[in-house]
Amino acid sequence: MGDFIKDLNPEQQEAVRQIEGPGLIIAGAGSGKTRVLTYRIAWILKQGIPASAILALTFTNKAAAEMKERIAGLVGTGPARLLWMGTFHSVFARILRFEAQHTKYSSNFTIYDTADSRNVVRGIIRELMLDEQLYKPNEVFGRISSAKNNLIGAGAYASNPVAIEEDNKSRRPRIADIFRIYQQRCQLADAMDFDDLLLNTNILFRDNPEVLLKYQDKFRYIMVDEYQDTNYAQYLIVTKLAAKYKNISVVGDDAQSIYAFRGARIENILNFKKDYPGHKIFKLEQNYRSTQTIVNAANSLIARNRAQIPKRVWSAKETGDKLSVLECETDHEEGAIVAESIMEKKDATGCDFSGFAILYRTNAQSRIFEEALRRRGIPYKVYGSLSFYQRREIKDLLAYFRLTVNKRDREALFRIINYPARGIGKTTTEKLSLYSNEHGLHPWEIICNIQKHQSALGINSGTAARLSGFGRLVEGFSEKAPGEDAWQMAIHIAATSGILKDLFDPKSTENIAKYENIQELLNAVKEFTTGQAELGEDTSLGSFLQNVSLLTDSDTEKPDDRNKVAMMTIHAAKGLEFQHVFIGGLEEELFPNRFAAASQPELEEERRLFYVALTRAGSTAALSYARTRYRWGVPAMCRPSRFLLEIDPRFLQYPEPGSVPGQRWRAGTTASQTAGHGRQKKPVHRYRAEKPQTGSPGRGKPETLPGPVHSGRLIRVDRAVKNEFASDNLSGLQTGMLVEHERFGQGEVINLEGEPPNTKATVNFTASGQKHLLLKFAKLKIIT
DNA sequence: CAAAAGATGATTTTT
DNA sequence: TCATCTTTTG
Repeated sequence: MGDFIKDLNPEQQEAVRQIEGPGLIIAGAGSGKTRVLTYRIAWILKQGIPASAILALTFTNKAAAEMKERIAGLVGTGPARLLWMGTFHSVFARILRFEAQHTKYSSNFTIYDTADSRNVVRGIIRELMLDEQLYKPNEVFGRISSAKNNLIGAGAYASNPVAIEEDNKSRRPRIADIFRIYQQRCQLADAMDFDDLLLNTNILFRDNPEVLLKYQDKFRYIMVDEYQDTNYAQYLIVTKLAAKYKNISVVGDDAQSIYAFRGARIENILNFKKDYPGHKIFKLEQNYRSTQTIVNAANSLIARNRAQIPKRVWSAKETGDKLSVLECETDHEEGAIVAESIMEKKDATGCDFSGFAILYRTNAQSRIFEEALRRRGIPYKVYGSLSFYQRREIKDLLAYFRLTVNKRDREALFRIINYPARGIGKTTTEKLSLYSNEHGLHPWEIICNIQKHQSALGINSGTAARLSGFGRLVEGFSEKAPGEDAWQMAIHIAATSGILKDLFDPKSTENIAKYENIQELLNAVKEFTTGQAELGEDTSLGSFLQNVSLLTDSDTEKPDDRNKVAMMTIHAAKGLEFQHVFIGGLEEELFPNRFAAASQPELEEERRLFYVALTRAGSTAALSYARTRYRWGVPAMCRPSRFLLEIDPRFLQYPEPGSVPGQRWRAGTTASQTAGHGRQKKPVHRYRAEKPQTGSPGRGKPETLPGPVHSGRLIRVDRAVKNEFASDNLSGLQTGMLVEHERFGQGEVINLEGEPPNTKATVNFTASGQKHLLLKFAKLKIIT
């Protein structure tokens, strides 16, 4: 170390050097934020302050791990290990476990993920016999979650006028009851959800001033990354911890606040000046990532937002290309044009595929891009769809782990009570659940004393035997657990529970994939165990669980994804950068999203989201939109996004006749583009003009699948390959024709009614009689 | 009890 | 359209 500070520009240096007192570091996009944070920590250590006095909070494990690694590079692994650096949730989970005697939970408490929470809520709604259409579990849980993010517990909620009024308005007055029961249930299960981790930390500090004081004195130097994304619960924890010494530095960019929908408060960063009168402000305004054109375009857009910290982000890089706007007839054409543009750009610049990203507003958009890239043979990787830890088989095995460690974990218990199948059916579990609620007993206790409860439960002796068999199985695990490390236990449980056996039998390709996933989880356990052993730390299964429950997919991303085009939502792209960025679906209702368009703050958040998307780009950005897009299988007309109009037109490049990207897809184009847009008369382009269009253009066509597929999404590919019955072009279908159906076999068309795409056919099948089929769905093959 | 058919519902999601 | 959950069926 030593001279490392010379790598920094003057503003960055100032931000690094100021370690006493409150500091606000406004870090514009691409301004070297992580570097400043890591150097700053190294600098503090260099002043002789012990690593254990530094608390650095991030929002993702990935960010924490990356920073830790970089700091280790500056000051060595020894001191780096002693830093308290991690996500809010992991750091305060750790503290809550340590201070368990001051809470209502044990130090082994389980962490319920969102799916667990939703399940609990759904169960309560059913028990209360409420209408699930009205009390949608997801929405109810959303209410509970956001209340807790604002530090409103169940009791406070019930007497909160605003909450009550909102619930009355939506005719759901019993949400307060659900909330109360939910909290009771969680506590009974010795489980905290994500929000509880923050809520309970606040309660801990509120009710135990001596504990707060201890941590105030411990964490003399506090740093918070992505401060614009903190919610109220996080804000208050940080404020309390920093209250004594006020050595707090927060880093963020109000222009990149995109998580308000999850309770993040952009005000936190806007109000920092008020909260800490003696503060200093550092503005990192030089963008090292993007061309001037991209920075200026992004600036021109974000200038339309009201509440902002004034700053002037600039770039010293080359001017660069204008942002190209890609106009497409359909969403399929959009995919094809983007794929084509990627190839053109790759050929022109020599940049390999990993320099490209396709960003979109919603996950649903990924499919079409995937198809288009696959068709062109372009390798890609979709990020952040279904998380590894959300997969069923993974959750199943983890549930065994969880129950082994915490017998009160009710969600885990009911998840695996009959998996692998052991003859404990729905009736039995319902009886068990009901009985446990009525008598205030844990289901586990009932299982352990099944003879005592058998008659009251109303189950036969066979069922009782199976229940106690399950009980003994798990009991065996938890007796074994203290003497074994996580790896040995994991193997033992996977084998003994029957999960491996259930999945090993290759009934289907799906099972093979699941089996491999289980293997991967076991590998992770192994890695954890050896890692902990090397550090001389806790190798128990419980310790593994505590670590794993706060992990997400992005933390376990494997590096086999080189030289692939990245595809992800804009949210997932935050913090990343790519040479060439394609932003898809720039259409009203989609981006900005229809739910956001009505309210000013939400619209501003959408605009910030677009700002984030743009500023991911290093050299070029392309913005595409389609005039027609399939929404849930139905084509819908789209208008170009207002955001396209909000960017200063000097930075935009609309397609011109000679330079339409992907033009070779557009045979016979006589484009006459009028400047600006919103009123262009587009000539009728036909994507894949050589093929006749059906009533639903581009849909339901058999895909030709070139070669091996690189994506991890095997299931989807399987389906496409299997699907030999993709519907033919049915526009020429007439009564009297012979057709073939995948399941019904051959038959004669005896009637057709309705206009495309909703044509309904009546077919008399030889084998299965008369059926009415919607042509757009039925996979019919014309025979004669 | 498991498999198949039907119903439902669908922004974004660092933990 | 498509994944997930619920109900029906063998």
